Amino acid sequence: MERPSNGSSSTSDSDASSSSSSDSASASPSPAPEAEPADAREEIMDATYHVLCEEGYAGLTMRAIAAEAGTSKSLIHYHFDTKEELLLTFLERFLDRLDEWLVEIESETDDPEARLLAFVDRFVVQPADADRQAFWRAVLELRLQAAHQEGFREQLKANNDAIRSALASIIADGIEDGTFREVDPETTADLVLDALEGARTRQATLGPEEAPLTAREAVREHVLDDLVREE
Amino acid sequence: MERPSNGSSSTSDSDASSSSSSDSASASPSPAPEAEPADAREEIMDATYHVLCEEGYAGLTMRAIAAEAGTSKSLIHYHFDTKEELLLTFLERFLDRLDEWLVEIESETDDPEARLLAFVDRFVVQPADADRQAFWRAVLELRLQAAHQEGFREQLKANNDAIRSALASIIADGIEDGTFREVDPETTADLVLDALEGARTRQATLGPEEAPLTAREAVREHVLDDLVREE
Amino acid sequence: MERPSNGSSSTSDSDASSSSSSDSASASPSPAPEAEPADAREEIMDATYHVLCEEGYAGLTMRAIAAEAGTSKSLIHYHFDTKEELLLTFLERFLDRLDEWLVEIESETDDPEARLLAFVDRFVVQPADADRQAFWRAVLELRLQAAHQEGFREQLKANNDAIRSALASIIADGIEDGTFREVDPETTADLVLDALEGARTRQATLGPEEAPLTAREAVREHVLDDLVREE
Amino acid sequence: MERPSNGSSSTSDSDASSSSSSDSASASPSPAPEAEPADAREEIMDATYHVLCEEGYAGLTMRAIAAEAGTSKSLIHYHFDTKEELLLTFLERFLDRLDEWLVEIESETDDPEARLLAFVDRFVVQPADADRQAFWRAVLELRLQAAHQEGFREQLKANNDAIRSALASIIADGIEDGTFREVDPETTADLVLDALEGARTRQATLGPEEAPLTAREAVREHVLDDLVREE
DNA sequence: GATGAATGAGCTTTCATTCAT
DNA sequence: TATGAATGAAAGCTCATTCAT
Repeated sequence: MERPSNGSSSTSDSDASSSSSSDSASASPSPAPEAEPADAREEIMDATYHVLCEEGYAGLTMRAIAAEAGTSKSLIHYHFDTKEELLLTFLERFLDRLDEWLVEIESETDDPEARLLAFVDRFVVQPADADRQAFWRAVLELRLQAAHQEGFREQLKANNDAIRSALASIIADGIEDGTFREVDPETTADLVLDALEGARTRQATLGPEEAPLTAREAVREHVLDDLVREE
Repeated sequence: MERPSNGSSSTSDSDASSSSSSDSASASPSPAPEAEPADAREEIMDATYHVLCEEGYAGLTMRAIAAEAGTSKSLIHYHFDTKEELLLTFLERFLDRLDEWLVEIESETDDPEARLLAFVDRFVVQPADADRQAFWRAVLELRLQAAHQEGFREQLKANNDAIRSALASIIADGIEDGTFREVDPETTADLVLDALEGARTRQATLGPEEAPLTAREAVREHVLDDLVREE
Repeated sequence: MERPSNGSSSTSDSDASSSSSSDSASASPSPAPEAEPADAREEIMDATYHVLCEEGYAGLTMRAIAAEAGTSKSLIHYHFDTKEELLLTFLERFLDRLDEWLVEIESETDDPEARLLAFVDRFVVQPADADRQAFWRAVLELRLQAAHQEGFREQLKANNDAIRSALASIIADGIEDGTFREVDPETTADLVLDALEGARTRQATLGPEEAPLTAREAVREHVLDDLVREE
Repeated sequence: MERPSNGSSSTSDSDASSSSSSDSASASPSPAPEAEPADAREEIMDATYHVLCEEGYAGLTMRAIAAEAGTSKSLIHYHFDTKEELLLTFLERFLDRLDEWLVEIESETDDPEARLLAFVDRFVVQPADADRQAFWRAVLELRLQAAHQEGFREQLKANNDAIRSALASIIADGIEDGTFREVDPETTADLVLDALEGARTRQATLGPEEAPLTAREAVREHVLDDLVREE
């Protein structure tokens, strides 16, 4: 076989300390935060990430990626048969990071209220963090494109379901232990997720303003407070 | 299909001068519902709308627009110097329609609760309405692009502010007349708008499912019920 | 409509005198012997012909054709959507020329024997005529490619049938008027055509040598003499 | 299918050393009928043959050959510096097989008439034998390309001369022993060879039809019958 | 106003080839 | 021998745009 297979790297990511930046834990779900060249595929993913942030989806050409990665277009095609395959792989990795987030949140605290807020904080971008903003916008563009492709929608859907379930069970846990009043966990989860997505979109289209912060406040005020109120 | 592609809508359109005709109430915010060609610019806007719905943003080429409009690319360039200008104009018109909606909502009822729900209904797309879904997705792509362009962001922001103000004042009215409990109208408005935007995004990326409907329910349950509750 | 339709030029080709070269009558069936630019499509056909002769099928790239025609690749794609369409059009014209040849031969003489020889002379290339040799080789390559394309084979077949019928009826005429002895006209026609094709192939692969001339002699000796012999 | 793609032909191949095994008599002139890999070059030749048959000349890429051979492109380049060299080597082998055929024919019978027919049968492809048809077409494309290369023409010419001589001396033998009437053996040989080549070309461009069979009949009727007739 | 013709930049992709191991 | 990784050149094609009429 001449071209490397798609095998998922089995190396653990727990030794994040080797990453030179301490923020990697709660940082952006960029698929490639490694510093050293590691392997070519990784470098290409890296470059894809950077181009996506800096030029947007429209500027995400093979040429730009190759230039950013410091290689040739041909090499990219050597590792990823088509651009589509490249983008799908990229998106896959991104979604995988999101999954990892869910685990992290659950391992941080047991308090449902704290968990819910932690959840919100993860999916909201600080106004100052221009990079991560650009990334979320780019990923949104990417998802919009990917949605056209039959077969990738399922992946998006599966990922969305995973996130939703995670949030819903946080809420369900809160209900069970009496912290929250009785609501439909899934409906509430949808509301929160939609609000966060909407806030990010607002930020992507209107600028870095405080959009997601107000979203956080709104969720706290209207959802959290509502959940914990005495009926 | 929402708008006959060949003009000649069966209902009388002779009173086209009064652009705020009541039939537009539940219609899509398409920028070009006129029946007779009016002028060329209008026809081009029309074609843009159709191509956007049918082919998505990626398929929105000058060639496609010209073909749909039944004219030549040259003529489009005669009316709009660049593609950018064309799209910006198109987006402008779209935003203007949204403004008109706001007026309509306010003239329909005085009850704050009803107004708020009417608001939500406008900005939510029925699962069955494939055309309008495609349109919202396309407009989202469009806004994402436009956001790159310094100077257009202000317009998007102004429009967003207008919508937000409208919703906020509906809420403020409700507070004033005692229907709603005391909350910050703007924060609440943001939450609602974000939730709707997020729901539409979910729909655009995951499929026509019931996304926006659950959003509606969630808003009703968590926001409205919360607003009207006895403290 | 933006792109010119495929309409066959209705202008007569009988005024070949305006062509500056007198050999155009029995010359190569090149699809574009016109001197003045005429129309762009024609110029492209012209360039295709020249590139094909000079570089062979392998060198027949859009770039080369554009360079030869002194235009841009884009323009070629403006007139012919794909390279395939271009080549097919080119081949079509070539086949049309062959058809015209058949008519010409029939109008030149009534004598079956002379006709048969005229026929052979048309489809044989003089060793000195390097251009026409290159062309026949190129056309052979072209036909080999076109044969892969379902739907074009029919055209090749139709053309082959036309030529075969023409030759067969020359022979049949000869039989009828007693010039030739009784043979199956179609079998004989096939033999002659195959021999000519084979000779051209020999020339194309082995060099300009006298291949087709010996073929002519062989046909005369083994076919013609055989046909006119007293049984 | 003519040659098992996975080696292990059911008949014993142990005497592979005597490459002129009699089973090759009616086989295709494929340059690589050996069963066990022998050496790498052989396997590459083998793969070339298969790709050529299945994909045609246009699909004969180094990648395809490597894939078919189950090795890497690099290895092919190790054995053959350039693609050109590879193809030329391949063509050489093919021509060598043709030479072997000539010997075989001569050893089969002494009767000039039978020999001539055997000759024709070898160089004609049965309509049902799709594989060998594809191969002949591919070889024709190959020869057309090779002809461009100064220095290889000589090889083609030498081979052609060998075949022609063989056929001519069959005819000459026939004349000598009184079976055939007095003709110029070389001219007659050319006619027969051209007719066969032409028929194969017709088959390659127009389809598997009965082209070569009619060619056989025509040769028998117009050449053989003519040769043996009483003057 | 309106058109067809023409262009140049750039796109994704493929190919034969090379090089370090 | 044998390979995977990498490359530069070139391929066909699309796009927004311009220009003469």
